[in-house]
Amino acid sequence: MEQSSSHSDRTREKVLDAAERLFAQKGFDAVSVREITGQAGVHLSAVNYYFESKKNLYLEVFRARVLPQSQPFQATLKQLEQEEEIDLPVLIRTMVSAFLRGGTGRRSNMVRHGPLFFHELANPSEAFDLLMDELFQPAHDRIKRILARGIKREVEDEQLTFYTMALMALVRHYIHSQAVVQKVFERDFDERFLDQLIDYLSDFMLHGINLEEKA
Amino acid sequence: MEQSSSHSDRTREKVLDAAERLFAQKGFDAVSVREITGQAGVHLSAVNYYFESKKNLYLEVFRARVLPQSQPFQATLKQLEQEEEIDLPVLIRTMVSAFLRGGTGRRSNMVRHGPLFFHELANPSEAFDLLMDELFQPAHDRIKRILARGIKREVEDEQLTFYTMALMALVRHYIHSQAVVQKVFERDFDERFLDQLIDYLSDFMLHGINLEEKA
DNA sequence: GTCTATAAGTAGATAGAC
DNA sequence: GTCTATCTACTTATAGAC
Repeated sequence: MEQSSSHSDRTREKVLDAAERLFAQKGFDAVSVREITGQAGVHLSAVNYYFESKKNLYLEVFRARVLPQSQPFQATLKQLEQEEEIDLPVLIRTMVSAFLRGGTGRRSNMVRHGPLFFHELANPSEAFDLLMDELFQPAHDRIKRILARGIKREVEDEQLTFYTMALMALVRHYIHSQAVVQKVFERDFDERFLDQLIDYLSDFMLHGINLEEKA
Repeated sequence: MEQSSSHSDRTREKVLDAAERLFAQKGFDAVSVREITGQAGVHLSAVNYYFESKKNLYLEVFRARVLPQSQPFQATLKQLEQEEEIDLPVLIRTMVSAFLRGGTGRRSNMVRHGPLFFHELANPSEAFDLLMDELFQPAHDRIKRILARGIKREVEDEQLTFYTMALMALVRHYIHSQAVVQKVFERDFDERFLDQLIDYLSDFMLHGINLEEKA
C-alpha cells in the first residue's frame, strides 16, 4: 500500500484479475478462495493478506474494476445530456450503442461485466447498493432526462420512467442473457450481430415511444 | 411413493415448500440442507431420504413445482395460437397479461418463480436445460407464431425473432427485478401497478412492432 | 419413517516460520 | 511479502438404532 513495489502490486492485481473472472462466471458463493488463488498462481493466504477477506475481495472487484471501467459509458450519457442534440433517433441510438459498446469501438465493459451485475441482481449483497447508487440510478436519471428532451409531445413522468426502464430492460437482456440469445437467434454474438442488434433496438425503442394516442 | 401415507407425503411436501422458497431467495449454493429442513420443521436426513441429494431436491423443485405451475400460462399461449383471433393489440395484451398474471386473476406463478428462473439463468445447472426445453423455447416459438399471424405486413424471420425477444425481455425485467422496479418507480408492486404495467407494456410492444419503413 | 451419531470433505481464516 | 501448517466451522451424506 505504502510502496509501489511492482512485485506485490502484481500479486494483488493477479488476484483481482482471477476474482473478477471467476465471480463473473459463477457468482460469489460458488467460487472458493482456493480456486481464485490457484488460477492467479499465488498463494492461498494472499487473499487475506491483501484484501482481509473473501467478501472484501468481492467488493473490491466492484470498487476497483466495475465502477471505474463504467466511466466511459457514464461520460457518454453525461455528454449527451449537455449537448444541444435533441434528435430522438440519434439520442436513442447513441444510448443503445453506449450500453452495448461501452461508448467506444472496442468490446463493451458493460458486456464484460454483465455477469457480475447479473449475479448481484439475483443475489444482492452490499455490492448491490454500490451498483445501484453509483451506476444504475445515475444512468437511469440521465437517460430519463435525455429522453424527455428528445420527445416533442407532453409525457407524464411515470410514462417517461417506463420508457427509460424499457430501454434498460432491452439492453440488459442482451447484456445478461447472451447464452439464451445465441440459442434463439442461432447466431454468434459477434460484431456484425451487435451492429444488427443496435439497429433493431434503436428502431424498436423509437417507435415504442413515438406513439399517438391509443387507437 | 407406493403408499399415499398422509404423514410422509406431508413431510416430503414440507421439504419441497421450504426448498422452493429458500432456493428462490438465495440460489442453490447459498442454501444449506440444514436451513431447508430447519424451516420445514423436519429432520436433516429427510432430504436424503426423500430426494437422495440436495442437487436432486433442487431439480425436483423445477420438475414438481415450476413446470407444472407454468401450465396455465402455456395453455393460454396454446389457446391463443389456435383461436381465430388475429387482432394484434388483443394478442399482445393477452400475452403480456399471461406472463404477469399467469393466465388467471390471481398472483402469477411466473412472478412467484421469477427468482428461481433468475438464479438459474445467472448460474446455469441441469435445471437450465429443463427450463429452456420445456418452458422458454416452446413459449418463444408460440409467441413468435402468434405475432407473425397478427402482423399484417411482410416481416423477415430474424426481425420476428427480435420482436419476440423484446416481449420476453420486457416482461422478464418486471418479473425478475421487482426490487429495482419498486425503487425506480417509487410504487408498490401491487395489483394496481400490475394493471398499469400491462397497459404500458402492451402499448409499447404494439407501437414498437407497428413501424413503417425507417424514416 | 425418523432419529442419533458420525463420516469425509471443504470452506474461510490465521499464527508463525522464513 | 510469501510460505507451511493448522484451526475452527460448516457442508453433504450415510450407517444403523429405534
